[in-house]
Amino acid sequence: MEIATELEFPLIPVLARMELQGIKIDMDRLQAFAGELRKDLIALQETIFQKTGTDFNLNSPQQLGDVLFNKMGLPSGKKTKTGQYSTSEAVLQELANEYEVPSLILDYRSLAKLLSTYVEALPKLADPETHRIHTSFNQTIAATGRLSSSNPNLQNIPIRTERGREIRKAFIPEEGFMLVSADYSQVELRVIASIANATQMIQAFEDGEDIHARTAMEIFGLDSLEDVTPDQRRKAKEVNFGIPYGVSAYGLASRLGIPNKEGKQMIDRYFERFPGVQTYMTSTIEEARDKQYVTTLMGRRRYIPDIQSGNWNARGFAERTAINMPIQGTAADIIKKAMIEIDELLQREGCRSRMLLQVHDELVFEVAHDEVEELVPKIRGLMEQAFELSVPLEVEVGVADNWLDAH
DNA sequence: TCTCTGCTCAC
DNA sequence: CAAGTGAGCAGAGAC
Repeated sequence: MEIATELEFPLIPVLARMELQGIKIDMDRLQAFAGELRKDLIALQETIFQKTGTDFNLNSPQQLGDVLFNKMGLPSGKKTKTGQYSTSEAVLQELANEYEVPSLILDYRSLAKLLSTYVEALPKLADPETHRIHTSFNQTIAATGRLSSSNPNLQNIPIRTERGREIRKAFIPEEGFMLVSADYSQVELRVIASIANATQMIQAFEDGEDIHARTAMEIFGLDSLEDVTPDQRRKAKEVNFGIPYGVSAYGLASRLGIPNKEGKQMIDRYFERFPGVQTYMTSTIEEARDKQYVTTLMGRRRYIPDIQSGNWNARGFAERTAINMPIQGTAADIIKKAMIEIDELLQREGCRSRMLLQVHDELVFEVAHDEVEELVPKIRGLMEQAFELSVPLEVEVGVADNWLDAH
């Protein structure tokens, strides 16, 4: 009830304003990019048809599986649950070193995804007068307390690949405004450190250390942060991301491409160095078994009846859900509280600037030129002070004339 | 037209 | 067995 009256209900008008405001896209830029992508896709398709010696629908996993594994006789791996050959990214990646076609398919897929899901779809949804796109922020979908976004989903705009970033560049401010992006740095890890009372991790955050390097130092038994190699840091980062999801030795090893034994060693060492995290995991599962629900630090509740299931698989899934929800959900509670307070500031001060998007740990604003200087520190302050953990919350802010460069 | 499946984008 | 939360696309098949 407190989450409802103090957080969710006050958030409703905030989300309504964000949806009504919308965000402007550069339609010309997207149209030009669409032309490039179409040209490259046709060329890739031609090459693939030539190398496979057959024309087929490249977008059909079924037809693709037939061509790769029956006609060409490539070594097949996983099957899907309907008994077809899997052509998933993982499967194709496995073949990509030895064979040319799977690698070309991967290139084709990534471009086709960008074109169909974003470059062609977004302009269709823009207001023809204002060129602004209006998403729906769904408040009652995600079981952890996160928002979701639909029609279009503006929470999954590409950023990881070079050409994906082209799409972010097409999100722009209105004349006279800048886009401001403010994102919480490592918020979920800070929540874990705080909930689990992980002393070394708390110290690292207080000292402003590189948290993945610190984790590497701990799990690989090094004496100093300077001794951490890039490869050790990469592995430690994967552990830090996997822990809040209840990753197994097998899961970690397969993601890192290392032996299971090595994955197990890393996880064992992690729990040795951060015993609070292990205690958190076991006590959270125990509590969930007892009450059939788990909670965030602000009291949001998620019921997990499967935690008592006799089915090994269902119970395991429920346990990982139980571990994850308080972490993901506390982060969601924190940003929601910040949104309410920032909206209140913008309304109270009669600002022309406005909040446009929320992407789980990030808020995007359209800020009038003459309000940037005053608002940026206030936004940062409200986000960092939204909730007190036993570690500081840190927010990174960027200002630019498109979303990519603001990030 | 509707639903399911496989795949891939984000945090 | 095996990493949590979502959304949308194209293909495929039922109706």
